[in-house]
Amino acid sequence: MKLFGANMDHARRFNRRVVLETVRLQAPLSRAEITRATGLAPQTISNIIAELSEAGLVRSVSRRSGARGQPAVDLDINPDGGFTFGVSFGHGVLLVILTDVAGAVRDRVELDLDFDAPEAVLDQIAATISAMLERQQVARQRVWGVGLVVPALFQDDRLVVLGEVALPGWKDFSLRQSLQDKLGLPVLLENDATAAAIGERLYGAGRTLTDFAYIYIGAGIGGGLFLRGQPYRGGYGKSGEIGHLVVDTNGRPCPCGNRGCLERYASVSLALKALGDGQAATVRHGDLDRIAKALEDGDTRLLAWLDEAAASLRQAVVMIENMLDPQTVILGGVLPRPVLEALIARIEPLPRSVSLNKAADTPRLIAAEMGPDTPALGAATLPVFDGMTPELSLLFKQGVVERI
Amino acid sequence: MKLFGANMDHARRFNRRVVLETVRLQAPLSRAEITRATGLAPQTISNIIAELSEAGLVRSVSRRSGARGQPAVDLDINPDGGFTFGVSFGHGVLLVILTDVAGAVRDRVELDLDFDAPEAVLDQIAATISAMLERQQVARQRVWGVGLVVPALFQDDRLVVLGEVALPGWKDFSLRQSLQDKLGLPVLLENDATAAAIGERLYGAGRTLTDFAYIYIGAGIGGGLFLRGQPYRGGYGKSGEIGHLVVDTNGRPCPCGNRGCLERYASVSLALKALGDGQAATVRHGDLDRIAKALEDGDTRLLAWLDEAAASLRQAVVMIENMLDPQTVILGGVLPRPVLEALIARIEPLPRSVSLNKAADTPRLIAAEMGPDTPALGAATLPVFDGMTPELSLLFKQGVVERI
DNA sequence: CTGATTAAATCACTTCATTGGAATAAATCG
DNA sequence: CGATTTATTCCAATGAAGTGATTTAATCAG
Repeated sequence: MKLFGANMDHARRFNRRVVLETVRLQAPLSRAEITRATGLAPQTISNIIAELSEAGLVRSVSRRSGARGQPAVDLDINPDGGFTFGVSFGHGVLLVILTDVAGAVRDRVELDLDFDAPEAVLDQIAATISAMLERQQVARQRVWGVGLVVPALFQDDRLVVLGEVALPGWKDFSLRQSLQDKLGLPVLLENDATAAAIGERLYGAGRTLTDFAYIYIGAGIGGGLFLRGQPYRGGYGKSGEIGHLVVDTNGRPCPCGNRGCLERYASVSLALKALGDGQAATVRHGDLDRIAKALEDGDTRLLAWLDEAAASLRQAVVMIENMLDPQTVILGGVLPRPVLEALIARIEPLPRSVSLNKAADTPRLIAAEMGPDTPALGAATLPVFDGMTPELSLLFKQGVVERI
Repeated sequence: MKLFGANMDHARRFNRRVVLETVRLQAPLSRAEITRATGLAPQTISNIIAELSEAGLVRSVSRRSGARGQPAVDLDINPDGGFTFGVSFGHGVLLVILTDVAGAVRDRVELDLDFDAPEAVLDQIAATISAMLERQQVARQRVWGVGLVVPALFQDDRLVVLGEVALPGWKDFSLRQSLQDKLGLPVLLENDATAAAIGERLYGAGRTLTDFAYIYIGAGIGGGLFLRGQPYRGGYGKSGEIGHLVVDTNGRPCPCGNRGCLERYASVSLALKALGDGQAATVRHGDLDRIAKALEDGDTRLLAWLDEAAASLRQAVVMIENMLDPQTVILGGVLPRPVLEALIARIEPLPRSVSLNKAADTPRLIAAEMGPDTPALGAATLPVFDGMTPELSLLFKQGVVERI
């Protein structure tokens, strides 16, 4: 356990991030308001804003009027200040999106994915990224980085297989480093649930939250934790394996060796199986539309799955609450919005937990906002998070995206 | 959500704490070694050590020899640099201990506790503390603060009652503020489990760990989480209610409304009930000795309880692992050491979880080291933790114990 | 219309913790 | 016994935030 000291440069970068994050979350706002929000001196804010404007990260949008005194100049994030790519594998497609630092999607490319050798897939990604930069007239040096999301867990860039849902054949390939070398851009790798949680934190339902749990419903079930404003990855980088929380002590056997794991009841794979799809371990193109259709049609097989999934998720939510007392639990993943909402409706009302006494203005369970492109969108937020979030400990790390 | 900027003073205090914590954990060590450990410049360390020595927090212990070059001067924490009191209510006694900042117990007073009006108890505490200061010849200004541990949850200094195990009649009394006013010393209030976790982190099994869960077995069951080197209290300050994790979906009904909560299987109250004590909601003086005796005697009623408790704790450990992937889980509380060890022996072997793949050198489950005085010892560490731990966010808070 | 008032933003300068480089101290090595 | 190595300190430099006065530009009051 090594503790690093802070020097002026650390403080400097930390403050740049504090200001940037304050602008991001509260824009439009003036220098004077930033002063009050951060506790820094007006002169300091003036200097920092000058720098950030110079770097193209912040822009003046308007002069306020109607009040006494010199009119405040409102600032916000300059969307053209930086760009990131998000890449997701999964349910049969390779999705690459280009977003700006304000969170807007600038371009989107969907490719069929047949699981070739890793190298071939990486070449495909690299070619796609180059084409998108060309088409959108974005200079490569304005790209902060590339986020890569794979529905699995990692340890030191390598896949860790725990359950049955995993990409076959990729186990001992260092995806992140290879892609980074090929692209000449920083590449950040994350599992689907954590990336989705970061996405919701930056632009979605978690914008103003510091402590929440994200339940990710994909082919399997994953969990992403946000604690004290930071993603929590655990002592060994594998936190959030909520798919193996036991929701029924005498329930279905799970490959993990226990019985009644959450993942045996609530997942897209199981929804598909319920709809009569035999080979449901991986979710493929069109499957999600079929689920949405089934809900519309009132397909009783889907409704039965919904009830079962809701009952087990209800248990999981209460466990998460009792263990972590989060501000809220966000339910998201790849499910179409109507299906997600139907699921939440069936989960409620939640039984008693430690969260009962909390302020009534925050619901205990809410739906994620990012929609069906969640994995790629979450991926695209990774470099933004890395480059913007003010956390002193981040600044001690090597390899952080450095833009300020 | 307000983000504070950092200034030189924050950095300064942060670095003082980084150095102090480095010395605490790695003593004896030299200035040059601190330089290498913290990444700060040699001159900086020299300055900081001069200050800390001046303040009496660090002392020189010896000159090293045998190696080339100017011999290094070894430093360590000066035990006389500060003192703290730990106060615990519970199992029938009021326990007050005086410790130094190195963690040694300097004095210990045990009083019978009958639950009078809160004011009367506070007067009793204040008188005891004064007497102990007198007897040990410790000046009041060298006392960093008083830690207070109550077996319950709080919100804004007030008790929150969730289960059935709680102190009767004290619900709307601001314990912390009242005692602080009476003593003229900083008073820190914490629940038993979190305080015990902090104690283990500073001086016990968690000394070198940054991420662990502490399972506290007292009258009820509590959990204390240590994440990223900081106690984690959740979004609303009530994390760690692991007593209400469901370990048996069709199990015994719990006052919380669910079935099969951990607290219905593993707690000292239940051990006593198993031993034929009818009124076991609160644990009283001598009860713990009876449990130890029963284990020695091989009392089958106790052994049955142990088996049952172990089975349910096993479930809980796996849930914690899958959710948080901690470095380890520490099992502790008020149980006598042999009973605790018998319990751990029965919990193992643990079933599969995400923790299986971790480095083999850290066991998944270990016993706490603090022993039967755990609550008071944990309480006494609260001011030390508050005054020593380097976490930038702590420095923005008001009311932090300020010694450097 | 005009001067007083208010608030935002900036200019010129100060403060101070860390840092860098040279110097010094005290041991071992050959 | 001089060369080498390593720890520590002296002294001045750096550069971050902060301070106080000043400028700018609006509204308000009469």
